[in-house]
Amino acid sequence: MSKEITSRSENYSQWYNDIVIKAGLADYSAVRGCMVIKPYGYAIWEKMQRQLDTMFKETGHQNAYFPLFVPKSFFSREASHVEGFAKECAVVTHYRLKNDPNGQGVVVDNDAKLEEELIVRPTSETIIWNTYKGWIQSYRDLPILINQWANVVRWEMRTRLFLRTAEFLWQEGHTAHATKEEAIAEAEKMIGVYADFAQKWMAMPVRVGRKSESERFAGAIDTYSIEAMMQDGRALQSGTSHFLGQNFAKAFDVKFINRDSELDYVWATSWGVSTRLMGALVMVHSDDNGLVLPPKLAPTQVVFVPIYKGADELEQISARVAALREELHKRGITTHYDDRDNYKPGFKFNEYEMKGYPVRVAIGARDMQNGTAEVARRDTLTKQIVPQEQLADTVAALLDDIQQNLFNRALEFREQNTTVVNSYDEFKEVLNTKGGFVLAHWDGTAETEQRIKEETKATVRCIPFDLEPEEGRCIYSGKPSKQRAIFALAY
RNA sequence: CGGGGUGUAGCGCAGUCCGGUUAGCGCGCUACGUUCGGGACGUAGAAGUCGCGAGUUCGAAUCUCGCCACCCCGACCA
Repeated sequence: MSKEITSRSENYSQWYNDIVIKAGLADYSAVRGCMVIKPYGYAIWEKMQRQLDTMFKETGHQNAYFPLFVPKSFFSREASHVEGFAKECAVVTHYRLKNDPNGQGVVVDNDAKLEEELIVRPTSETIIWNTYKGWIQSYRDLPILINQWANVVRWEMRTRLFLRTAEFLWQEGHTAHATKEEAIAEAEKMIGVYADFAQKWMAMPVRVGRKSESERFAGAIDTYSIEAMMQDGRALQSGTSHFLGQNFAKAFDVKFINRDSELDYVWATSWGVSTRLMGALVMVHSDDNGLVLPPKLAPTQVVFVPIYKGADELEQISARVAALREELHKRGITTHYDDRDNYKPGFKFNEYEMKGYPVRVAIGARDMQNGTAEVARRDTLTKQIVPQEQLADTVAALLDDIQQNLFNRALEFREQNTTVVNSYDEFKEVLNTKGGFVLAHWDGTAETEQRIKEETKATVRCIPFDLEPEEGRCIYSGKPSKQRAIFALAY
């Protein structure tokens, strides 16, 4: 199998697929639209999971688990919710197979038809709110701050590895509150947690903001999102947090006695990030040599490659490497020693570049004589010769530097590809030539957004929180506008 | 769901138009040897219901019909 990958500029989608498959993150499976996450890809997901879980616990949340199946009747209680998901649901109708009486194989046993069909959850609001009904009677039972790690199924027409698969892994937070203010604060807090995670751990800059009405979650009053820019200038919605108001409480009749002894409906939020973040990680940092991982999420941060002639040399180098690795482990740095004898160093160099290991250390006979090592960094593909006694210090500093550099690089790219425009002509011009995020005044109506989408394919990604209010006129309708929105082509 | 394309060894492909020895090539794999500072080389070897089913024919990877699967571009999509 060739390790060659398509170049980014030639075909961005192909480049992305090549990296995901050839770096060993995931592959297509026998099931249409579903993927197999391979051990290396899963190891990265586990690191993400662990950190996110820690952040959820730090903000007072607990984990729980709810069923995969949702009775059809539950699902139809909230009108806009069902409208949003109905077209992409997998439905269980039978519970038994039998041998085909006419030949080989099995067929569905028609005698085993379910009284009520079960929907494979596309998200868990309905089953969870049906459960919360039994848990909540008084304001003293609130808030409920729960997170679930789970898989969900959305029968998408067209899928892409990690970015949109029929089944995907995610976490979904579902909280219940006594007041509107508290629920809004929770939704805002959690989008902040996601932004922190994206920027500090994934080294991926994000814009945080509010979704437009038409991009809002089905059943939400307000949706907040983090939006990242991929290297082709397209936007990727990387995490969402929803203020659900009392919609689900009303649909599932979840009432409580408040402090004033009045009966009221509970206020809700939900928030989630998925394995789509893996796709974001690939698309934001990688290059034509393969995957580039931020040190904080790399399953292995440093790989050692020996360069030797004969068993004697290898033995000496191995002993030296063992000592050096020990020093790195004491600092919490993860390492791997690749002493496979059937591959030459050059092959290994390319392989670890493809897999995105942040730092590579090569040690050969020359280094053994000089007491040095060759240290290469993945982000810039540069090399330096370092005295072995300084290796641990150098590598520790280098890992921090790579983490920071990846963030800076992605931020600079985003800034360079963010354009402020003041007319529709300018808007179209920018989208057609340079792409990226376009900041433009918009009258806030769904009609205008729809027209712009039909004419340019660009959508409102979010109305960013950190943008100062500014009087202006909608680039499309000319109506007054108080703030700019981010428009972009999106995944 | 519309348009286009592809199914031949683990992976990537040629052969199909115009039917004809034992179905090839590259990578990978196995064994041995030589190599090893940026994708090594030699020798020997293993590995295929040519997507599935029917038909035409002395003879089908190749022609005909039907089916299935996947990929790409759209439409759709927290």
